[in-house]
Amino acid sequence: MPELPDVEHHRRTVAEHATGQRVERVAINDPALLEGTSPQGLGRSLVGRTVTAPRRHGKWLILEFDGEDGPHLLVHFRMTGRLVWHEDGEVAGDDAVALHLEHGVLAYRSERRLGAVWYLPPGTEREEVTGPLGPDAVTLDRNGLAEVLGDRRGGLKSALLDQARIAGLGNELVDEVLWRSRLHPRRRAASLEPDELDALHQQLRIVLRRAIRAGHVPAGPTWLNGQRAEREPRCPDCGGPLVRERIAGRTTLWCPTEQPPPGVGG
DNA sequence: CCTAATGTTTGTGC
DNA sequence: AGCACAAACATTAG
Repeated sequence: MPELPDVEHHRRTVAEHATGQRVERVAINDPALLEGTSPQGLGRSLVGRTVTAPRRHGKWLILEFDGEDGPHLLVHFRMTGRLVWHEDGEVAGDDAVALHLEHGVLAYRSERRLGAVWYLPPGTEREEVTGPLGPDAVTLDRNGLAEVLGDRRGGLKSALLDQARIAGLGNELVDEVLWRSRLHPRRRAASLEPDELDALHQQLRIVLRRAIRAGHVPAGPTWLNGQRAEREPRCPDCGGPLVRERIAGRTTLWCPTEQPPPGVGG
């Protein structure tokens, strides 16, 4: 579930509750979810430091600490990760990594244990952990989008999911944006006409803005995403049945009426 | 029992 | 090299 809007929600949680507070101690319940250092090493690096303004790039949350060359924590949520703020200072058993601060506890959980918290030593490049990341989807302008898709030979959906090209879009966001842009996910990425690029960029902005406001990709009656869990999903727009098939390795929903499949050549 | 699930990595093959 | 696909990762829900 966590895509860009969910990570942005977690970033705001940190900004509202944790920024400006000193780390008093760290508690590691699940060492497997702490990468790049040991529990003891994390304590040595962070205790006494103050949490500064959190940043986000794509689906990565970047926690920073004060000091000349303060260390960073890089947080990825994968399928089921999330951050929890404990005002009362109590941690739960499923809090894998917890930072005890002056007025509460910031805890990372990952139910299916796919995500993790990476310790990034001072002076280390972020890309060594995150791999190459394209521009954040929020900051991508229309020409940037054209650039990212233009030299791609493959399908539109797989291009939009490629974090090295555009950082932050996941399965739900991409299906939603393609549906609203009336573009079929199997279109060749480089085959879009200027007006199609305009529509894609405009819908991307609208969907991102609304999803960030909600803290997740909405699943209301006017959202394609609301049909994802339905046994017989229907197009919220035309009422016809949606197609559910595997595209770019992911379960994909699309409307056969509003998103015509590409013809020969893309 | 089996299958599928949000994301990413890795291996394989065209 | 670029891209697609499958499997793997760990766990739960159906």
